[in-house]
Amino acid sequence: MQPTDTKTQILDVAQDLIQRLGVNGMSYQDISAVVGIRKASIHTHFPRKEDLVTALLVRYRERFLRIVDGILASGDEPEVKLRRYCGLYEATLSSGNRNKVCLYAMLGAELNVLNSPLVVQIQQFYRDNEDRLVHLLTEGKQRGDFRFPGDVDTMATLVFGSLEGEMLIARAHGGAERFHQVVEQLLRLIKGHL
Amino acid sequence: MQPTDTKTQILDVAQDLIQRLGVNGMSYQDISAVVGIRKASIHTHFPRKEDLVTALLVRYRERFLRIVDGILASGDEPEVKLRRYCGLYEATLSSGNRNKVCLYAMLGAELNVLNSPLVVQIQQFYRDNEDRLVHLLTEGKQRGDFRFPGDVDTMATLVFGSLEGEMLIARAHGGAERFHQVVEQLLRLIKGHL
DNA sequence: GTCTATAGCGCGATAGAC
DNA sequence: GTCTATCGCGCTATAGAC
Repeated sequence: MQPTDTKTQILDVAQDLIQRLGVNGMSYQDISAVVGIRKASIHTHFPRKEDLVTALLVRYRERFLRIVDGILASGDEPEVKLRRYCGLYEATLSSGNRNKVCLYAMLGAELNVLNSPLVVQIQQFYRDNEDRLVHLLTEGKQRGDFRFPGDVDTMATLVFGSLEGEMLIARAHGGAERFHQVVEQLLRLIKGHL
Repeated sequence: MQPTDTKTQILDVAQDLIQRLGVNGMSYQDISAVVGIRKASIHTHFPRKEDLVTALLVRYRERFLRIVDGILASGDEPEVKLRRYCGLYEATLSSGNRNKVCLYAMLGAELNVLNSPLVVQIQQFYRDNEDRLVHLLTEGKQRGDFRFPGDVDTMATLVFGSLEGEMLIARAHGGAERFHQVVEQLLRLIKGHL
């Protein structure tokens, strides 16, 4: 494991801070204290704060969708794929007992204090995920594994919003265990068995 | 309609600001600009910002649960009661095209930057709502109106988290119409009909 | 690329006159 | 109860030395 360059360290620390405290709760001072450089030096890598956040969103999106597409391309059964997809969210919430949520869930909550280029990135991430869920739910329904009422698009919307939104609520009340129960309940509803 | 006193005006404006921008996005300066007094004067009514937020949470909780308990005590069928409950969330999201979410959803997202007395109030609100949902879902299940898999407690958790969480996501992508679709989908899942 | 130093701003909060 | 004035703080961001 080779040493990480400063720019990557800044991104890593900033992401952790935003996932816990939000964009407005993250400051260059906070980052510098962890990385071990002066806050002015951060401006060398990311002149404005929005540059840093934009870079974070791009990196997060690419990593996340790469994993999701790997799940979709696997030979697993639809239920297993869906379980693995939900597992990505569970892993974030459980990571390090530090009350982290999905980067895009936190920014969604702060939507009205963000500049519009960031808003567009957020909307794109939501759309990309719902598209993947539509694909996954359609496959499961065609195979007969999934048996839920209503149309696939609406169900995908519900699943994605519930996963992202539940993270924010579970953090305050119930934590990772509550979130896991909700995921299992979602799966039961999707499978449509009493 | 008699004129509203200053203290109530401050509460009203502060609540609107928090529901749109969050606690850290709301400032005494913002409030004073709308109410029409100087920001120093607000400290007469609420010495510290936390005093203002605490008063807001108490007022919101009492109003909200009073309405919910009215719904539960009505003679409506369980499905109608649930529809009316979800309608409270829809009404907030649709109010004034100003992208408002439930006060407690916003504070849940900001959990890690709030003092612990506020955190306790948030947890209590979540618990109170989930208790009411357990009661409502149990009634519907016993009457045979509701036919969902899994236990009632878990389903109540899912419904509450989905409603609160979806608000935050729907604001960025899909808006009030998306939220309405999700509510209808939730109702289909609870009724358990294909 | 990192440092020190500082500018400029908005914030929560307080003092004291009216 | 509201006002003017001000303090002290943390923040984003920039200038210039090394």
